[in-house]
Amino acid sequence: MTIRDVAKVAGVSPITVSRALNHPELVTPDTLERVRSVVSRTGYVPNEIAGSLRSRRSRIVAAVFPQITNSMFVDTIQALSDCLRQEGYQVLLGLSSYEEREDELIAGILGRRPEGIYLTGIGHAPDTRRRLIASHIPVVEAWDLTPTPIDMLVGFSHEKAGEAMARYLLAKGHRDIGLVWGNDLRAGVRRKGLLSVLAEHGIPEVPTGLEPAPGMFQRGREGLAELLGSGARVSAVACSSDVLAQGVIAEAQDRGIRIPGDIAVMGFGDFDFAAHTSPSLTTIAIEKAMIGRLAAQALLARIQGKEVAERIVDVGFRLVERDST
Amino acid sequence: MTIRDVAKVAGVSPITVSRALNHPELVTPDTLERVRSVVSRTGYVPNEIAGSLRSRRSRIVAAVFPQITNSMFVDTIQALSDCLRQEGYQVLLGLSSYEEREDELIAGILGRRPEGIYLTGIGHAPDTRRRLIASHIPVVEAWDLTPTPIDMLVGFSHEKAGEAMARYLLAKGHRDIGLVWGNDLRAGVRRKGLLSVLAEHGIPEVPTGLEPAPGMFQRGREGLAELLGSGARVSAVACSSDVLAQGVIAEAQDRGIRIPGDIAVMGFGDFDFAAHTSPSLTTIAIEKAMIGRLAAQALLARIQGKEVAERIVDVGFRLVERDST
DNA sequence: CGCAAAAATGGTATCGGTAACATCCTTCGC
DNA sequence: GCGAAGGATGTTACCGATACCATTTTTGCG
Repeated sequence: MTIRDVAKVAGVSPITVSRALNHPELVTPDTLERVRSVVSRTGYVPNEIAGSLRSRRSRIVAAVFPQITNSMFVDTIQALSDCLRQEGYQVLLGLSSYEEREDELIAGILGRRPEGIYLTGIGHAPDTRRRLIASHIPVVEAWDLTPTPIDMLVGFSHEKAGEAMARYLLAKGHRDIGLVWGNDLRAGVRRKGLLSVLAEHGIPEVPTGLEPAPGMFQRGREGLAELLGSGARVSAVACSSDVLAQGVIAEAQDRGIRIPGDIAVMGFGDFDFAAHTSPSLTTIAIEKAMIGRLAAQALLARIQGKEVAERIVDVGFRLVERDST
Repeated sequence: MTIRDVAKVAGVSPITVSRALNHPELVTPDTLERVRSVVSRTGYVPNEIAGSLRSRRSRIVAAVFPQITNSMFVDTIQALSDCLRQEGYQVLLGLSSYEEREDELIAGILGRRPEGIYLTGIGHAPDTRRRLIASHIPVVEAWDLTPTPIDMLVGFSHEKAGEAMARYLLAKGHRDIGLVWGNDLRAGVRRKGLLSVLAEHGIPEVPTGLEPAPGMFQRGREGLAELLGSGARVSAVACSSDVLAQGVIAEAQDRGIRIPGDIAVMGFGDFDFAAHTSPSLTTIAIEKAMIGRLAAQALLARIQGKEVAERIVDVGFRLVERDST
């Protein structure tokens, strides 16, 4: 079943069928009706591959994430996908697995000629960067901040987020601060910010339970156990994610440690449970869905040839104080 | 930059370039080297759209999920994507949003001529079903069971899972059983199984807190509040997901209700936290990643023309008894 | 060394749409 | 009633790869 078959049955030329389907306003109501009836009767499905080749418009946007299990990105994916679909774009999903396979992955993606590319983070191989720039495809990097993005960017400063966590805990009077921290890229930057503020305040040594990325509940338990086992004095524990924090709290409660009485706990991400646990969780809230929405809008704008005024959008973050600190 | 440009520079014909890239074993090491050097120097990226059109092989597999926020499907997506990528396939992600937009979504997807389609669940519009069958594209439905799948199927019986939950709680001596339940399709089937067993045992009335899909932490709290507020006597609460169960437990603990002493709580899904909360959560474990892996393998096998012996794979489920019951 | 078989390479057509331009048919104003 | 303008439809070529078959080159062996 090709457009030619449909055309023959409907008694028009192939291009008229094409128009009836893609630009119905250019076609007489009469022929439109005729074409549509043939299409629905025959179950004809236009081959978008052929269309894409000729029109040089793939109607595909690629989205690359390190991984999606136990991660903060699902809300972003959902929002991104919803926005793009509304405009007739489909999402090609790439999961780069936190390993260094992003390279190959993006190489493969570029062959598909997507009209836009969403990337998680700003840490890409120089080669990848070059390739992306050379491709002239609109790119949005997200979930991080840099003055020199590949193209566009929607994110926030992890360094500042880490600093905010430190300042908050200091303001609460804590000086014996321990970390339970995942080891992914962006968490590392938050940690750096956090440590730098602590250092400024004369706290150079910070006991840390480092966990493989990304934060899982059980890792939080192990992290706290590790901290306590090390003999370090700890009056507050900062975590690189709410999930870790939840694990820390569970472990503390099992050990009869009161929160926030004995130890204050702070998370990151403002997952949907954070407001509702006991105690509710002090955390850093990120507009996860907003990032996806803004990224989609930025890509769509550029695809439609509009110049995007703000190539860098800082969505910021919000420290949400709750009962765990 | 097209294959012709590369060919010209390398001093060979376009087809030789094509072979060098896709079937290097058919080409002299010498020419292979020459072509590769030109490719890497020029940054040529083959246009897969053109290749797909001619070869009728899109190297794309589409995957449709109702949604991914707060859902059990992320592990499945991850496994599916990883397996497919290993074989050179890319994943076109479709999120149908639990609303009835699956139809359009799949229509759009078919135009891309994917070589395989993964669908979540077995409830599809008759029209969609027809279209999929007519397309002759391998299809795997997953996360559910039916004797009459569109094509292939990897899942388990939600009805039996519900029954198992009921039997387990009955065996534990509970007769005052309340539900906190999400209202998505598959949860509904589990509920049906559960209620039927209870009815068999002379328990026709089961107080239920129904929550909008899918289970979220806060909904669990509200669900328990609702149950208790209704005045019904409840010695056990069954939940349609571990996340809801976690909310139920949190609410109970806040109210000074001991678990499992006063009320037993049971979840579904065996999320990664289920084993590590306090008390740890009795639940139904599903091999989420395995579903993705098997689905990918089934699709790949069919794509490679192998006949799949077992078109229906029941991955079953496992009732995991822990401390919450 | 000569010939058959196999390996390597090339020429041409084609996948199924749409861009670009051409043509035909209305409509409308004077 | 006629010409201009605009709307509807058609013709042709082309997007950039690869399938298919033909041709050339190399290899192996008596």
